[in-house]
Amino acid sequence: MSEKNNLLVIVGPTAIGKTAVSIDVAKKLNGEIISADSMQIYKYMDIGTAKVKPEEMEGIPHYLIDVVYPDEEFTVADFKQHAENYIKKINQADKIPVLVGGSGLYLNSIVYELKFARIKKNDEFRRKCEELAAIHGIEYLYNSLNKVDPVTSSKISPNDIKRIIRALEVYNETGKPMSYFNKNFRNKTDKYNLVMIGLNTDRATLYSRIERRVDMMIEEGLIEEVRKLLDMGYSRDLISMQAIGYKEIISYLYGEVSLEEAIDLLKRNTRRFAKRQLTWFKRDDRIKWVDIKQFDGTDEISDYIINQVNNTLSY
RNA sequence: GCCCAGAUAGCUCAGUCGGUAGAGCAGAGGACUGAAAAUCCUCGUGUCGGUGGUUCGAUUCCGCCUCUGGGCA
Repeated sequence: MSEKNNLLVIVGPTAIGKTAVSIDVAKKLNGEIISADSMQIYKYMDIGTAKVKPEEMEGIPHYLIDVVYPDEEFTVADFKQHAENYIKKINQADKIPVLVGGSGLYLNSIVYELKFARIKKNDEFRRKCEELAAIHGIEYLYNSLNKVDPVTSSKISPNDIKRIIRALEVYNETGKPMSYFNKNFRNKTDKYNLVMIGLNTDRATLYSRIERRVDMMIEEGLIEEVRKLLDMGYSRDLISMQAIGYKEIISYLYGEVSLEEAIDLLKRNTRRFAKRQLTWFKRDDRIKWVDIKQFDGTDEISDYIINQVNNTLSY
């Protein structure tokens, strides 16, 4: 047995069919699934995040789904820590961890040498920054950042308020520029015996899959799910409630848009999201791409993946 | 059948006093280190319905044709 841990990663845009394939692969490989999805982390958000249903799991353990309540905090750094733990444990049990998901930064935190600076977010500081931006404009914040960390400020847009605030926050907490901490973003990790698979297809097919899935979510009761979350007291300004599928339906429930408009927006936002997801994955040349249209169903796709695994991993 | 209006980007439309065109939306590409399904950057797609005429030159003016609305019968 190799001293490196094995890791199979399956990525792809939303609605491409990652869930079914990953379960099939895990079954055939004696694997266990780790979800890399920033929204399936939340409990109660099932339909809108297209979470696996228990009966679909076929007995395969799934990790990092339903870990926090919608008003709790969960960040990439938490994800990285938990996921690495599971990868180790699953390997120790002589099984194959299958990391599946569509959150680019989450995935990259595992397959690149991404080291988080251990500077937690500071809500009060962020609120103060937002106030300053409201009074003096974003450029005021940007100029402040430019003074203390020109390396970082040169890399981000003067309009990118979230990144500007985060960089200021890091400086505020440590007295050091963010650029001092973040150096390995594009260094590929060599920690694992790694196989990376990307599921994709042509844009038109992907988009019609997305639209079909959104219609299904509505049929399955997405509106009720969102209404229940609001009733439970989870308000629209929570990070979790800004998820696609939730923010649009909330807007409908508040009477700001018609149901038809909400659904159209939901579809459009999902299409755009899928495109952004692909931007993350496209630049990673380790990914072996699978056009789902060239295969005859889940079974054949997972056989192909298993072939790739057998050629690379030792277990 | 007659009258009127329209036909320009995938959609809704603007415009060219005659020198082959531009907005919004949809879309495409990209960035990304503790909010990441968030946040941000960049980009304009065209036989200007067809055909004939006037003209150095027509998407623009004129005729005819086709189609789509609306009205009258």
